[in-house]
Amino acid sequence: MPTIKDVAKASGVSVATVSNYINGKSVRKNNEAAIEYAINSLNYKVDMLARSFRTKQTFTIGVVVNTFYSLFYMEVLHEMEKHLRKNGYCMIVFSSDNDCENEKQILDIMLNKYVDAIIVFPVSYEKSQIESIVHDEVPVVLVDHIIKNSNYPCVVADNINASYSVVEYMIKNGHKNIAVVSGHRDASTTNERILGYLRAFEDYHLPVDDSDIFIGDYTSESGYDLTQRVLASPKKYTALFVLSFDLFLGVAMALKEKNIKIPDDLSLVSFDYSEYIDLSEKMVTVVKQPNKLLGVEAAKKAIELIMNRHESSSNIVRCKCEVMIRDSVKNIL
Amino acid sequence: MPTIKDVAKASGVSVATVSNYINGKSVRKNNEAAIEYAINSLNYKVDMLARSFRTKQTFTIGVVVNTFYSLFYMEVLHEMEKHLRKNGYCMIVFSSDNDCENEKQILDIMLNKYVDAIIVFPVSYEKSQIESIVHDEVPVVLVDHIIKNSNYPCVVADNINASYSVVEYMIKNGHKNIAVVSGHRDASTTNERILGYLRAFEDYHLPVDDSDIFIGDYTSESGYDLTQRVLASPKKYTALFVLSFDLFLGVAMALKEKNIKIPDDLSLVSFDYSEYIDLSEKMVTVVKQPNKLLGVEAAKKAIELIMNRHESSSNIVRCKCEVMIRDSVKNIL
DNA sequence: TTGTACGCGTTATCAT
DNA sequence: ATGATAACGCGTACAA
Repeated sequence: MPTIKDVAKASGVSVATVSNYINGKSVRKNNEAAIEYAINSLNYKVDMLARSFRTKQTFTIGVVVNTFYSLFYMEVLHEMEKHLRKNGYCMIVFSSDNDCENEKQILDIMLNKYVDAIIVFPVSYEKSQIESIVHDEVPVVLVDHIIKNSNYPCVVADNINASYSVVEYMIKNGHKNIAVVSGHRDASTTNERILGYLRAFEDYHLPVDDSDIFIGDYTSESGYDLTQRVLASPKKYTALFVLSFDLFLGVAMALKEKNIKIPDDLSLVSFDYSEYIDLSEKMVTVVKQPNKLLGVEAAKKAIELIMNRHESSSNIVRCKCEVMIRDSVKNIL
Repeated sequence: MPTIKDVAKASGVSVATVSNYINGKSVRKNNEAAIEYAINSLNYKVDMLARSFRTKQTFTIGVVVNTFYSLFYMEVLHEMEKHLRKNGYCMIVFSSDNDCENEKQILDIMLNKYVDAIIVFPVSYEKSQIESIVHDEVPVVLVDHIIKNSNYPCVVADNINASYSVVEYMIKNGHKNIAVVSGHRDASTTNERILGYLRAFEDYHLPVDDSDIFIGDYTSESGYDLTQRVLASPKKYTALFVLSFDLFLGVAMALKEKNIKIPDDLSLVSFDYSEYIDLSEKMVTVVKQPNKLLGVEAAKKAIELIMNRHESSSNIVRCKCEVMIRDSVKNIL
């Protein structure tokens, strides 16, 4: 592999000049041509490792997801990678498996690898362990979850409004007893979705009860179990509001087992549209998260922070969800 | 950040000794203790960038998938990442978006980044562009598709046998007219699945017709279109053999639209089990690919090649599929 | 525009 | 056998 020295020798200038040329600084016209020629004929390429060693810039962005095993990350990562590569960055990806210890370890690895920025789908919702590890060595962008008291910029879906409007839609169709099938509430995303639900009830002067919110975790097993509990409840619910697609899977299984028909026996609304949900017998009314946008915006934010370190404005980018009204809510007025 | 020099100074030995200690070479006992102490009290960490610069080893493995937007890669990547990290490697991931030009560009980037190995889900099936770019600079592992005349080791599902046995199952249930809903045939995976189908028909002395194989691409739209064509065909098929989950999605839509009941009106078997397929009304008989195993085996192979460069045995690892017999094939005997 | 110190861990060479 | 010293890798940045 030819080095910058070879290029300098071949083109009769110093390495500094070649370096300047490569990095877009002004160089004497005839030198420019000579260097260009030398680079081409030697087929010289900048050794990224050497450059990184010197500059501590790797053009690599570290990403921590909670799991790969989810449609959500699939879409987000797809767009993120595309956007990053278009801008000359690579993506180095880890899965925390929803484990704080893993997250910690991964952050350490990434710092040690000198990633230029870190994009995290945080596991740790409450007090951020992220800050205590990363300090200010590297810009951090949070995605999907907001961490309390954190100063990092954050890209999230507009959960409150989406939740509000889809619940409002149910209310307008006469539903007053809506059970929420939810994951753990300490996640900001969950909380916001529940908040939207509560606000809609408030605004329509309907009573809400904490026991209407069935809390599990974001797995299909949990969705299955919670549905059993909803159905066994003394209160008769006319509708279910499911807060994620994984939960929905379990809900669908449970309903199928009990031969409960949507929307005749029970109305149903879920979060997380994907093509897969259309396998259900009825087209389910569903909130489509802006997954692709989340990916792109997080990537943009990361690059922006790399370019412009001082602008550490802890701003929140909210991406709008789309409510897809379909056939799973019965008008019971 | 403390450097190896600081550690050497603090422990009263030379940098070479510290380096030896770090890299597991034998060091005098008392020096060992002193170095260990210095490392801990200074909180010294090896600068990976400096080490990589010198050794050209990055402990990073480059992965090229065709897309993130698929359940298949989701599972594969999940396991791959876990296994790699457990072994001290990072995963840098790109999506070729099924585009040869992208693949080429990505390979270039990875070489330039000095990845220690490359794991590719190849786009280019026929003549490999991979060899002409990578040469022998870095070990390469192919996953999911075999490239003709390629010397790279390869990790694939045992498509032929899986296909054979599930088709055999259909035949034993009396089906002689089975339409195949397939993606592009130039992919080795597709070809093998079709081969299994053909062999089963041969072994049972049943006639096969090329026109029974409906070729599209691996998208739900294609599945939808192909199903229309199958149904419009003059030949009356009693069963459908769908070669991927994405195709299946489209197939399911088309059948739902036409109100065709599984398995009473038509029997159905698909490739690619995932929990999501259970949203279908009937439990579909399906081939479960060993996705997780593919991920792990590819990771293992890559690490093995890194450790042991000369062993360039172009071997093929075949991972067994599981046939999940469920309720979507009617016995018509 | 250029000479050169620099970053930092590794390794070859030489010394003990 | 261990350890010390210095060269090395390669692009960058600063002073000249």
